Amino acid sequence: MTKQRALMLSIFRSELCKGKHRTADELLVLAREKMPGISRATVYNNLRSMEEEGLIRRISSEGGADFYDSSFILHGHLICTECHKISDVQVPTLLDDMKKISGVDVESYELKLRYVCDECKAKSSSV
Amino acid sequence: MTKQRALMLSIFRSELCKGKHRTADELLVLAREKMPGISRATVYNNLRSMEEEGLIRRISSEGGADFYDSSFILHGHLICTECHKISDVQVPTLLDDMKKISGVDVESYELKLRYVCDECKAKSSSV
DNA sequence: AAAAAAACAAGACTGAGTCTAAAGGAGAAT
DNA sequence: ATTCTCCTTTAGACTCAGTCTTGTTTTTTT
Repeated sequence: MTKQRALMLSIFRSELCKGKHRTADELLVLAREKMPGISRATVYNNLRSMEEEGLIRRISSEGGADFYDSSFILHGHLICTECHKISDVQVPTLLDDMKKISGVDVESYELKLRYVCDECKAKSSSV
Repeated sequence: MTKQRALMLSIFRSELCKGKHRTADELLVLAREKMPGISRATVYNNLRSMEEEGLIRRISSEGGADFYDSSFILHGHLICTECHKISDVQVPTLLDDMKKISGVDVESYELKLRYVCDECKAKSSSV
């Protein structure tokens, strides 16, 4: 347990990440506010090991930077195809459904749902 | 409709892509076997426009190249966490479920399910 | 056939993420 | 407390997928 790693953990536990989805570079910026010299590689290394330990989740993004999620509850992501805003959605029965359908034990999942959010729907209809 | 684009379409319709998941670079190699001079940019451009037209699907991968899928039926992907083999799985009720749970009209989804396939399970238990 | 628009080729460029080599701690053993 | 060993951090080079740019070719329109 190094100072750098403790810092990363505290950032994830703080309000800075509560319910938010952060990219690695955003996390690098947040970390450097507290510890200016921290290296990019260190942030990436810790993110990877924290992900492997199951402390955080990584969600791969389409054509952009991956983002990290501190929530411990498995959930899906609603992504607006217009403004790329992300919100969470729970699908409690998904793992059970998958077991029924495919017969395999699914460990975890990543579910991205594409839709148009209310704000963007309003905007496009008013044009 | 250019020769290059026709080639791309024919590759997707052929056995080379039937039920397979190809990366852009694999598709570039396949295209160059038929048309040696075809440019990387052209392949990428055509993949993008074909995706926008809904002819193919792009699936973002974790830490590797995205892959493309020629299936027209919306489906999820079972990904073995050991050997990274991919297979398809249909979840016919997912869109309806999402509508019920979240109240929004989901246009499409990307579902990645992590599990350990039978082969890998056998291997790891025999070690 | 000429002009305009679209697509292509080649390769430079970008940016997220990884790797490497050297230096710096952290914990263990003495 | 001192030394040893090993793991972590640093800084920056590097990789690789994907995009952009410039000039050229092809297609489409008139």
